[in-house]
Amino acid sequence: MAKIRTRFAPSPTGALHIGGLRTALYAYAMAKHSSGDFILRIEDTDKKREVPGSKEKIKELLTLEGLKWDEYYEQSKRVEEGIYKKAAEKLVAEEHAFYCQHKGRNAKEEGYSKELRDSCRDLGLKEGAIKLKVSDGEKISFTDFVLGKEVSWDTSTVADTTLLKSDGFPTYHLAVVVDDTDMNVTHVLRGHDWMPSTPVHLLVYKYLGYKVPEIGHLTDILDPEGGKLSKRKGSTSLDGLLSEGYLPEAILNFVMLLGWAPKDNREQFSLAEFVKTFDPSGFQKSNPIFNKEKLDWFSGEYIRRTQNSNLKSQIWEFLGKKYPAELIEQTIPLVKERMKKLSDYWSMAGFFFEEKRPDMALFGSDYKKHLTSAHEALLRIDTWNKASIDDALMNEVKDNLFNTGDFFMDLRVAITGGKFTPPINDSIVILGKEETLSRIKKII
RNA sequence: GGCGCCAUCGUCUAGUGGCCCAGGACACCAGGUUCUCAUCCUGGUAACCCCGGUUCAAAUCCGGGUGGCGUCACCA
Repeated sequence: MAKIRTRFAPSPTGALHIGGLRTALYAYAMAKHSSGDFILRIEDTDKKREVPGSKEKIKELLTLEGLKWDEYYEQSKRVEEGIYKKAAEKLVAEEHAFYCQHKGRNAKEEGYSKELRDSCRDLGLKEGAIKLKVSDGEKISFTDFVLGKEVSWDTSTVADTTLLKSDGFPTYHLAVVVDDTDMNVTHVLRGHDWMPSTPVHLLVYKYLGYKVPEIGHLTDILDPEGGKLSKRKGSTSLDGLLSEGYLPEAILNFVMLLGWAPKDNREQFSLAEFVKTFDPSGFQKSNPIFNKEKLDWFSGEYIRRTQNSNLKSQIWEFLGKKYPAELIEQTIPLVKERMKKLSDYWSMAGFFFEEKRPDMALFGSDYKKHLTSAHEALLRIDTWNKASIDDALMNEVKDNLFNTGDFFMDLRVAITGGKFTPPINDSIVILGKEETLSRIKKII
């Protein structure tokens, strides 16, 4: 099988979103499945929109997710080499492009027309921006490897598009073609929002005499409320998801299935397994909706299968490194199967670190009897372990004819401050005799 | 509005003319395990957008509707 070369080409204009992560993942998987190379190319030709630090953030997050790139480029550095300008001028010389000095208008504005956009085509200007001179009445097409079908346009519907800005920087349309050709990219994988500009690229390839790579357009991930997933609606940036406490591997696994599915419908994949299984025929054609409940499930699954010591480190870091790692590790077995996110740890096990004052309304009517009895029984215990605590407490329930559930619930609330908690006796073992008795006493 | 893409349970999807009165997963509901919650186990509700056509046979092929999404900058 021929080696596939792919690239992920984000612009450093903000946070990396799950859509971007997905594009990177698929591109990575395609390349690696064929033992080929994955390229990271930062498209920073619009200096006005560049957000400081986002370049580094992108690299950090891709690394966190295990998407290692084999080559790295920054487009702005290539501008200095003059390659884009040269290509654009070549097109002008061959009459496939022309200089233009007026700016296009937004199609939503009144009076917009393609003709207006193209109107400086025959002015014979010698400077300004360079626009593509699109021929009329020609059919231009390509076969999309995601859709698995040919897509075509009549060039009469394609506008003369700017290729080189007057500041000498290329627009995306020129830069992708030149870069993908230079970098020997064999498969271009990008968002579906790029589909409408594909005929422009096709024409540039043709006029420049370059070989057109395989091109595929991924589905757009939709917001549950409708429309393309946006930054505003919920936190869908990778960074945001991470700070909510989702595990990186869970996010990656979740994203794998947002637009791709294997024949056997298997759902759980490590990155290595995904690369091995990956097959472009599994690409989905219709837009998926970002469904957080499924992410929650994936995250819970990953937490349950993470080694305790590893989970301990992640929780410790998530909580700001301020709580004793040893106590975290000790309590993990009690909460592990209850957690979906790292943030759940604190809400379920926080009482081990800080005493929580219970809402008195949570107690049953016999709570004083229950707690007094429990206090006495626990006080008598010399060897503080699970077996002796179980015995002591159960005997207390039997001797006093307490309702088992009510008894333990009152104890639970007194110790933890809540009704939904890890097993109470196990918790007491870890909490220790002194702290346990002290908490019960305060309520009585 | 022009151009383009898409259309199976609420959601992610399997399905490439008969094996499908449509299978799996999440979510949801019911039951079991359990001192709570959760985990785990069992069972259940729930879908082929509409209308025509082709065919002995269509979720699958074709046409037309309708709907959703994207895009139309010297932004990517």
